[in-house]
Amino acid sequence: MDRPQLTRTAVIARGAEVADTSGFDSVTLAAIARSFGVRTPSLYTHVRDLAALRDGITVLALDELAERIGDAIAGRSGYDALVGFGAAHRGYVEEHPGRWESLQRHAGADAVAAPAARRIVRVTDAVLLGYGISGEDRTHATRIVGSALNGFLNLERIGSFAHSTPRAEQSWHELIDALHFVLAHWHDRERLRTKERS
Amino acid sequence: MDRPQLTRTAVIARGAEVADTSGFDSVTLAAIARSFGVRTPSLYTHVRDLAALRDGITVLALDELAERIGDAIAGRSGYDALVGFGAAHRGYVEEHPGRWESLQRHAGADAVAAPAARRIVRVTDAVLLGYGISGEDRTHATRIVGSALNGFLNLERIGSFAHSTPRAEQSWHELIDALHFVLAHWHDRERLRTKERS
DNA sequence: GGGTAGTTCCTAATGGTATTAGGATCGGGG
DNA sequence: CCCCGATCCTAATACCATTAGGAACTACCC
Repeated sequence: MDRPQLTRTAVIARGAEVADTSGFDSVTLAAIARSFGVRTPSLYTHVRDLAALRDGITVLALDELAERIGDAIAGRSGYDALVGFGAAHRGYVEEHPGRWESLQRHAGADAVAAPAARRIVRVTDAVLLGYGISGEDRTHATRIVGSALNGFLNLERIGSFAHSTPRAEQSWHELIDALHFVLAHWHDRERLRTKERS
Repeated sequence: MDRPQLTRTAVIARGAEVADTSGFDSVTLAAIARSFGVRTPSLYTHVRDLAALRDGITVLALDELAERIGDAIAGRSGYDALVGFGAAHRGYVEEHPGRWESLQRHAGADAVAAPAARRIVRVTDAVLLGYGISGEDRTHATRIVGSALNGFLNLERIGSFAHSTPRAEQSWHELIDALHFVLAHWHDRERLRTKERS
């Protein structure tokens, strides 16, 4: 009788595949057990409970995303880095929608404290340093860029852009350009705004 | 024997309360039935199934949100309208987090086709008209503004800003200002960008 | 006024989910 | 060679959604 080779890592990886295929809500211990040809309770040897499994997928996603972003902005700065940063996100959502979904929720303490979470903040900071933004402004800018990309990708994912023209693709480029515009003029924004009002 | 006064509307309203209190995932037919002092199957008289109940909450949320936005931008334009538009969203998330959550997902066809969905698009358009943006650009601008606000509010909701300073509140103002900057310079953005490069 | 039809709630039953308890089986180390 | 721990199993409990079919109440019609 050959015992299936289960592992915490394998279980979480399978969960991530299920998420990408059928949505994060379909990540269920029963489904994963079935896919391994194993009974549900057997999974409890490798994973504390369903919440831990889901948090594991979140940490996996954070890791993979951080690596992609790192690769995408390596050796680039300014606009090029921003484009790479965005493309890394968008590519990840397209290839791994379920894992991305796992990031759009309150995660458990383990996931929040994961090194990968800090890593993503760090690479984002690196992009903004290229624009000469530092101090508290960098936090604001990080949040603005993160919000815009995250929001666009989620709206696109849930189909908000599906029923109108032009294609979301074009709006994505406009979004990146708009972000570049904001970042590039971060420090003279006040001056321009004043000029506008006069 | 006094029968509880159940109604489709009442069931959905109760569902919305449950969502706001315990999260959208806690919206369950069993929980709603309990809160009415009624057995679960009794709800099927008023609601087709769980999915229909959830879609009902989504439509309710769309309606309430559209009304708030309408009130917030009435008689305003430009920056003031943008501030009101944002405040309407942010206030709604704060007061009704579960209903907001109901908007962050693939909704059923009924919900997508709801008049309220079009109404929100319309009021957003009204804000952008104040900036003199029209045609395809207005679609792009709508998506950019929607993405940024939506993304910020979701990241704030899932706690992404909770573990760093400064307070999210400040970043929110920066975000609104950045959006105003983008919208106000929508048409001379190309010129400014060129100047920047020279 | 009494029967009747429709509405609304009920109980009963099925099947899917997570989770715990405790038993069997296989491997490696004394 | 035997024991022990790891890994998987079966059995059981407790939720959940959903369907089938019965009872009671309301309103209406004759």
